[in-house]
Amino acid sequence: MATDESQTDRLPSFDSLQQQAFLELWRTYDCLKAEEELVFGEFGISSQQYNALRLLKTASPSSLAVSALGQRMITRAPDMTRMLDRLERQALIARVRRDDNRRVVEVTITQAGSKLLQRIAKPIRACHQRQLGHLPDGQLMDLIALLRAARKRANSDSR
Amino acid sequence: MATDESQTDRLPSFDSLQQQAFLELWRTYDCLKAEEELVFGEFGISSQQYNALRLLKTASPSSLAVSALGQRMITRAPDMTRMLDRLERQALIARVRRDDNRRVVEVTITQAGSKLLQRIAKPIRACHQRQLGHLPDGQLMDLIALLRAARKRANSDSR
DNA sequence: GAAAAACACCTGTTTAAACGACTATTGTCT
DNA sequence: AGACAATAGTCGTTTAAACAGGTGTTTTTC
Repeated sequence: MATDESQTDRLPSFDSLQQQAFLELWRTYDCLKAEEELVFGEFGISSQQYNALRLLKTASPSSLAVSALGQRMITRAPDMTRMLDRLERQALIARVRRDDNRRVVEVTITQAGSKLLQRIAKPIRACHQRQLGHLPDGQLMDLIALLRAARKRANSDSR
Repeated sequence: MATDESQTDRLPSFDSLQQQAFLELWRTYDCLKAEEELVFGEFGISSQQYNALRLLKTASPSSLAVSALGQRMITRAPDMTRMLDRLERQALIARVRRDDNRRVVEVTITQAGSKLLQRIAKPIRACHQRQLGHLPDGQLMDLIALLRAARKRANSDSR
């Protein structure tokens, strides 16, 4: 209510500051993601899969139930099964049905998976360095803080 | 080289500030995008298609060649043809092959397309207001500025 | 002015995402 | 104990994304 959208002076496409912020967010994310996926592509996985492997790595040597893994994912995946299928086919993860509750399937990262993460680590950090290295640390921290603040009550669940 | 990754003390997942910033960017974008797509879904289009319609609307009453439209898109679409097929099937756009150069196809937004944009405008602005309305204008402008700066030399083409 | 290159878009095919329905297992209620 | 509901994953099908190759048109080159 505070903003008045009736005045569209020189900004041709956006009407509200919020909308403009979202568009910039989209553009920036897309820009960075594109180059990141190029790196992941060389290693035969997607950013989504990398995210899952990373979560499994931090849980390691413990395992994670499929549902627990799904909840921790950044982008909610409505089809964990087939995503894990692909990782399993590459022998990057292993699935074991739990005995005391035969409904849940525990997922662990394999040695091959850990090795892949290690090999990816340097190129992906280099990628982020290329992309964001020109920003001073202070601005990066500001950006991080603002992004967190933006998400604060964007949704009831802060995922 | 400045950061030493052998010490994994308390930060379980990120190693560099740049990587952390990217993860926050991803999380925030995903969070906001999810709710936005819910709104678009009610109107039978995707955010990508909305973006195309918006670009055609600003070009209107002129038309835009398929390639020109593709270059202006936020997320590069490697398959403009079928995306436009879907919009054409809903009669939201019209395609006309140009006579003086029969290779290019000009795309225009139809009256139905404009009407759809009008109907969407309010709900989508309300959505962004819900999501980012809690941030004061100053912080929003800071965020926008930082996102632009982040993209500045992320890629040679600032798309 | 014909052959070759460049251009703008389209199409075929493989792969993954999305939505829902389905199966198996466990918990709950009477 | 048996019926019912809830939970955890899986599977089927539709739809869209991705990559490569193909078609028609224009420009360039000799």
